[in-house]
Amino acid sequence: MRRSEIRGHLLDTALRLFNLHGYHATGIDLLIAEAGVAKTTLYRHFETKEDLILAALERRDEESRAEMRIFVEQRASEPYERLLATFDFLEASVRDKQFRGCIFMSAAGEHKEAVDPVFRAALMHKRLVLAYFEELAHAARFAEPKRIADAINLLHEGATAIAQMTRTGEPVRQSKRMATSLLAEEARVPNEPPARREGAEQQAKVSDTGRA
Amino acid sequence: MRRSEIRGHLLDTALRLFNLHGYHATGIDLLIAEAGVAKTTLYRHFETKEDLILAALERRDEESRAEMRIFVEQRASEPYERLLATFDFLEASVRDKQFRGCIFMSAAGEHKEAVDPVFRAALMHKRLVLAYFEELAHAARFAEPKRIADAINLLHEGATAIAQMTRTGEPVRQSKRMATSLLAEEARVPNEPPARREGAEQQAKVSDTGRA
DNA sequence: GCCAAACGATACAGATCGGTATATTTAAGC
DNA sequence: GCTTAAATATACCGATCTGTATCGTTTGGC
Repeated sequence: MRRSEIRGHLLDTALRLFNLHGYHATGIDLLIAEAGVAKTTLYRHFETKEDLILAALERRDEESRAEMRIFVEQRASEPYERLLATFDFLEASVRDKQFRGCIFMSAAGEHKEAVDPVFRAALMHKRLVLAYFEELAHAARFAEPKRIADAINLLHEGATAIAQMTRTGEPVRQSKRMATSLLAEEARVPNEPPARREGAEQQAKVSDTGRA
Repeated sequence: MRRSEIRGHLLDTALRLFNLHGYHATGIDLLIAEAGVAKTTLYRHFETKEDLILAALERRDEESRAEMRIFVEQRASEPYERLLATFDFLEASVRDKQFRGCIFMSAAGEHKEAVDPVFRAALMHKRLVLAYFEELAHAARFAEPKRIADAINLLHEGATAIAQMTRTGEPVRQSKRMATSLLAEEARVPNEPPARREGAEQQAKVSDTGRA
């Protein structure tokens, strides 16, 4: 293995073991054995186990959100449909044989102090996912994109939690049905995207002056 | 402390520490120090740490479901309203300063193997809670009580998961609003509660053979 | 091709883990 | 009140934990 790949390989191995056994139950000795790397090497890349956990969460955060974006954008073109497509992405994740629950929820569950860096990293991931939902809800012209995003987020988290227990994709399909009927009744802004308040005003002015 | 109280005191202390730090992070030495009990005494009551965890989960399972029943039944008399009152109970639980997430989800998150006795104990609790929702949905004469119970359950789990991160009661209030509008649109059996299927089939057979 | 940095292997440190052994004291039930 | 079971206190066990130290080997960059 080339030296430049070692860090990434360590993070991948760590993520796999954290998902399999959790954080406290994953020991350094097991990790280096699975990664096929000397202990000295591990500690050259990461000062402490906590640093390793934080780096692994950061990597997975970026990976998973990028994967969701790509999946959703290729599956649907309309923002409204994309909001629903996030559930298809979640179902695919949950139906993976290796699924044992959301690793960020597990991280927060094993590091419960709100000031714990691991907890904060998990919280940050959840905020970024919520921000993506809000971005989609905004683009779909929902009158209250924040509230819509919160609802989608709650359905995601509920489905993930239940799927962690049942180990099936059914809770996710159920949550998508709930989201479908929920979104169908929500008010949407009729025409132009409400955009940023300043932008909307400006755009309105431009079209008004240009055509009238 | 009277000897007959020691076992219960150990379980209460264990549950407090499991909620504070999690399962792996709660050591036996800390537990006996907090409980003010000798290690020999602990191991006279519980053969292993896993036995202690299982007994603690069983105790909390019975306690929490009994508390929910009492809360819900005194808060509302109609089954329909009781379904919504479960969210008020959840909000009270979540707003507790000591709330750090559902201890059953944490137990499952730290014992991910589906055959692990701890995982199975957590799963059993979730099934019993779901059964209570179904009982209420049935009594409220919903046409599809199982589906209603699943939906309520999903909203509960979603709210609990998000509240674990935000440490506020807001996700629970949001989930109750979602439940309210969801239930309002669900079909309910008008008059008598739908009789058991066997009874209906038997009745049908009798009339068929009698007339054909 | 040289040199420095990184790697691997191993041994070890000190703490903590779950659990046991022993010996003494306490208290509950007959 | 006596007996017996259960409590306490303490020392200990082997395993495992995170992290370090040592030292020989490999490799990437100039």
